[in-house]
Amino acid sequence: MNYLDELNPAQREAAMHLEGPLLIFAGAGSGKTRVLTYRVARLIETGVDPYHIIAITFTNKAAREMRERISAKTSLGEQVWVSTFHAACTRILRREIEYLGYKTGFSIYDTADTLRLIKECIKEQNLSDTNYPPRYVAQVISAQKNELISPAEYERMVAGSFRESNIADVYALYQKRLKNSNALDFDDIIFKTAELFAQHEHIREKYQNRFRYVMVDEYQDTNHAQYELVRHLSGYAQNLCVVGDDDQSIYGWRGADIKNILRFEKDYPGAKVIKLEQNYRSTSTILDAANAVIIHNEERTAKRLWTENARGGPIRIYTARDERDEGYFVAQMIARGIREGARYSDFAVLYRTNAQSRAVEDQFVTGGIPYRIFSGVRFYEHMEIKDMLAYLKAINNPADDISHLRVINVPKRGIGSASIAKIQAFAAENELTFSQALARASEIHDLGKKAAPAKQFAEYLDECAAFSAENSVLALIEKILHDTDYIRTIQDGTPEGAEREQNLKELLAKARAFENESDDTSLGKFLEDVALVADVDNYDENADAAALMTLHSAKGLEFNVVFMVGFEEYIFPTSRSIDAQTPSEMEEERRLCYVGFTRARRILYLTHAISRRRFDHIARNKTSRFLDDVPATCITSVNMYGEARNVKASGASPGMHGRAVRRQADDQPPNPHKGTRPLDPFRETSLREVSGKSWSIAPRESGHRGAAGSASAEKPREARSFKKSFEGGAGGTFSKVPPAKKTFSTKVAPPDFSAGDNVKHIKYGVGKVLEITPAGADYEVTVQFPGAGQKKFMSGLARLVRA
DNA sequence: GAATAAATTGTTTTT
DNA sequence: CAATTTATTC
Repeated sequence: MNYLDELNPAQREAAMHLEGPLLIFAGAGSGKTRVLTYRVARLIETGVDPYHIIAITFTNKAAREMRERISAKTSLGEQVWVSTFHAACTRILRREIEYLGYKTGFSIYDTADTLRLIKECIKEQNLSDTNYPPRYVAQVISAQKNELISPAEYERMVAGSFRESNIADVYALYQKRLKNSNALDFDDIIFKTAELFAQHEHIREKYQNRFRYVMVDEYQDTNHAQYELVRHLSGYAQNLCVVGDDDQSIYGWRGADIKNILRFEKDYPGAKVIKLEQNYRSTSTILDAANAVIIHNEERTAKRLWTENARGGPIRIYTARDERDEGYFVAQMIARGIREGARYSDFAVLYRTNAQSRAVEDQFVTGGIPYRIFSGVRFYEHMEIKDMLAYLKAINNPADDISHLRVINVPKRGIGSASIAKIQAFAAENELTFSQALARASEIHDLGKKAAPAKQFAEYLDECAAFSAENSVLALIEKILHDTDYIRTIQDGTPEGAEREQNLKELLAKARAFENESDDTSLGKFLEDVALVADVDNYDENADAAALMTLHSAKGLEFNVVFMVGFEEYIFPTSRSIDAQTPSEMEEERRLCYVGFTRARRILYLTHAISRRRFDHIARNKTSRFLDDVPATCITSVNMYGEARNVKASGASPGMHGRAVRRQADDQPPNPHKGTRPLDPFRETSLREVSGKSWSIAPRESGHRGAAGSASAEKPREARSFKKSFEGGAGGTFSKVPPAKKTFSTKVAPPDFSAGDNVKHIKYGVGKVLEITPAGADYEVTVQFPGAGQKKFMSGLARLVRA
């Protein structure tokens, strides 16, 4: 119980409030996860069986984080259900879905499967996909499901409107096809669980009794379906604890409704409301900037985050020539931090869209900076992986038409679109699934010669199903790869082909890990894991690497140094939000900016490019409007070396920058390097901040030490990653030469090795130096690695050491 | 009819 | 610029 000393009064009050509804308004960095973790520990300590506790999050990353922290706090913590909405609902549905007329082995359709099925339905309704773009229709249907509106209800709602009625027809057909395929889409997972609870009282009571203590993280992101679900779950005991921050609501486009959190007190009379407004994470400068941005939003509850933390250095603005220069700048800043003793995991690069990661990645690869990319091109969305998974899904669920369709001609079996259409027509006529139609292919007239391979395919899947009953998932995948000679079909001699093969190997590794780690090793469970986790797990948890991710993915995380790249109009805020007629979209962008700023503990960089390649032309964007909201006293422009612009290296120049430096000096201990290196004070400051032994931010007055905490305890474990990217991918991109002729003010020291020497690289191991050529102020080093071939590095960035 | 080559089109964000 | 849709060849 002494651990309660580590909480501030508000935090403690929240952690000790165990019975009855509880709403925690938790500002960014206010120790929210800490409170939840302690609260669970407290519940268990007072005798609550962990079996009765459920904690629901939105992302897998958040779930993993919380699970680890709960387990670390209390030994019984592992018995607590900590999972995403989707994972929790899937688990419930596996047991109970037969009450809704589905079978327990249902498939989960991802976005691509969903789109494909919707396309078919549009066609089947004789609608043109130009008048009814599948993506749009998908979005409309998704929106209805998020509002718990069934096809029949939607039909009624839009009666009279020609266009919407047609969409309603598609919705109805789509839902029918899903059910016939025994499949659920992502939205159904929530929708059907809510429906289950609404329609079946005894099921609802069963789970209400099971989950007597319900906690929901990021409550501001719940949509209506999730809201209803939570109401059902917590309906009896009312031991519901929700945590959220309306300023961090960034999923409006997915149906999230801020009103859910704002009306909590009405929904749950007698609810205790606690506000956590003290931030323990960021410097006050960063917090001031974040507050200055978010204050422009109309739709928010009045509050202001405050901190006792030191002021810290100014926010650094870098104006890049283009996106390559931008990436290079980031790489260079990280490399410098590393040389001063920081770890790669201290750094994160955040961007608005996944596409932006590329330019940064390229520069990281050339610079030899290890990185992990979170939810970029997702592993399970690769063509070859989806193909294999479609085989598995077809085997696991014979009714799954979409998966059958995907692989019937992969590899080529001579069954083209015409033959497929005939089989589908036959299936429709006789009310068969696609797979049943295949088995009776010989009855389909004018299928002719194609009947044989069709039937063969059906028989092959049966064989696999029989095999699967006796063997592991791993063995099954190996069998399919072998039988179909799939790997040969994807090997086209290009680097992409090699990459695909590598991805398949990784899938095998994933299956192997699944067998070792999961207690239920069935094919169905494997597919479920895969469907609900977008990224492949990182096998090297301890690898030290910089993080690359979208602003959305970054929510809930924190880093010592954050780079927000692409801080430009039409990128962030996105062009869509600028064009939108309603202000609410722009408000959401603003909240996203607030989320981004508040990820940073010590140093925040905002970078933008003068010109940037977008589609096929070059765009010149103004700096983001959000930059205008940040007080001038909080920011400073830096040049490509990270030095404050227009400030002499002595730091003695007057004006805003000079003041900032002196202020800085008051807050920070003396610089050990002082006098030994003629560096710019900002840079010196930043280096020391980044390289200090303890990352804790010293409070100006004695505060709550625990919560300010040592960062090693607070630091989020990078839950998932994309190993392939970390490995850097094959060939090609490595030979890229960094942006031409940068002249360093202080020239990089020549490498302490020469051609012929062996050097060690952080990723590729030991290799032989072939050539060293001066490149601007740096040196380009060509190294031959036994494993990875020939690579080029910039000496100043890549940490090559003599071996 | 199927496989391949050419043309076109579109980019938020996640489960 | 990549991924999907449409035109052309086999």
